[in-house]
Amino acid sequence: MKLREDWQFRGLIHQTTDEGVFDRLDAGAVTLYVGFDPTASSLHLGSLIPLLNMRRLQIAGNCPIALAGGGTGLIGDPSFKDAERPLLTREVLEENVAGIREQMAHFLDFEPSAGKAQAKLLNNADWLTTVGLTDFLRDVGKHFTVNQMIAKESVKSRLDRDDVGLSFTEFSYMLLQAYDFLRLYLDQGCTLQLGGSDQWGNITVGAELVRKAAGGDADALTSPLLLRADGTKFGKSEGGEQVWLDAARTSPFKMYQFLVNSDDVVTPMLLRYFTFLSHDEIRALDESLASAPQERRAQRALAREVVTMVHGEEAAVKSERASVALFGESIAELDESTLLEVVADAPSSTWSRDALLAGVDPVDLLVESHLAKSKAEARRFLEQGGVYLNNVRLDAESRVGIGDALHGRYLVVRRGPRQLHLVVAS
RNA sequence: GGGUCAGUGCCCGAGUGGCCAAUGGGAUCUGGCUGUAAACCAGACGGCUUAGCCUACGGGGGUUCAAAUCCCUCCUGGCCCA
Repeated sequence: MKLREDWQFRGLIHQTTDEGVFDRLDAGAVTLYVGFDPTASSLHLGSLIPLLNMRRLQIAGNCPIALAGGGTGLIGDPSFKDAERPLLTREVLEENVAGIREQMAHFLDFEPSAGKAQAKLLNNADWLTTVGLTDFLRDVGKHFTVNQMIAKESVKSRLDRDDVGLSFTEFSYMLLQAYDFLRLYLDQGCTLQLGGSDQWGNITVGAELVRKAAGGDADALTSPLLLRADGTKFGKSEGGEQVWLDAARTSPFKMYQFLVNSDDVVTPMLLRYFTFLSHDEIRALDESLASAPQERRAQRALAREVVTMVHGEEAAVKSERASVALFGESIAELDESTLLEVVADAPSSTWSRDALLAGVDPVDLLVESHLAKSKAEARRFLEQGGVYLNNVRLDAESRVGIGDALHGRYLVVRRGPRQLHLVVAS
């Protein structure tokens, strides 16, 4: 299938400088790049989109370059942000880049296999930290007028505000990104940059620089930004936490839960962005979403696909099984090994048998297990009926004792619909 | 460097000496209804040894019986001038 057709079906195209890029991508051997923000040592669910896009293109025979913004990360992109963001130190950035490198290897083929569509990971700190200021101003700066730079939507929105300013550092950001494109064009033969729609302005500045400074031809291709149904940013789970790709930060089960809970309205889009399911499969899931939404087949397929890609099939199967058990009937009837599998990803703590024998105040239980930040909050949850012991609602007056333990030693404490904690008696 | 305006709880934003743990909105959280959805409805939303007390309105100091509110100073930011 033609790439253009596939990308259109998936809604991955927002803007492009030249419709012809798809013909070239189909032919293969195009070198393209995507920038990544090394603001953390792990990628998150949102950054999976450009990563998967690169993978799609690599499969078609093109060479993707993931460019870690180790140098631009020292500056900070002002695009559509409300305020200047904190600068990261060089050491932290390097650590982050190393972490990201590892995760990307799951999706992109970095191995040199007979010159065939090898992916690369580069770091723009390599050239941005060494380029001289006067050289930079002469070779890059002279190609742009401040007039056109302040006309960019990303900058204008900041200039129009009367409570914050825009530092020169941030203002310069687009030139640095443009310089990246030029360097990659000259050194790697890179002729295409992908990004989210918020990057359009920055990317076109780069393409322009390639044309002016090197007489080359370079293009931009942007994808729509992924938003939730209410228009806010996608990718935050319970309590506003990021959903990370790193299993140590976000367990596979949590990721599965996050995806299986997707709103009906965005699920079709998520299936297109985040999976490699065929068009027919996706259409069938769209259909089930309309005719039998209560079965939530689309959400389950989405969760299974993504968790499998990120953490492997075993993790996906376990998460699925745990979900069924946890949100199904009484967990008191589960045998010990199934129970442990269900709560495998939940944080746990160990309590002495003696303490449980004496009976524990639910308030203390909640605070100790970090399900409540303070005693006041714990009391509130109890008053509001939001606390469950072994899936049974717990009230403030009751005492939790060893008699409540499943299989003589496990207490499954839940706050709200899905914040879990396992207490083990020792 | 000078002038000027501003800095309030997660965010926006009222409050201009006591009635202020601080109006309102948003976000969030819990419950209800559901499909582990959306929408909607209800409640909560600094902490504690909870009829009371403690900590908070950029930092520090002061005036006062009493300050988010007045004074001094420092820090941060916007705008204007040099």
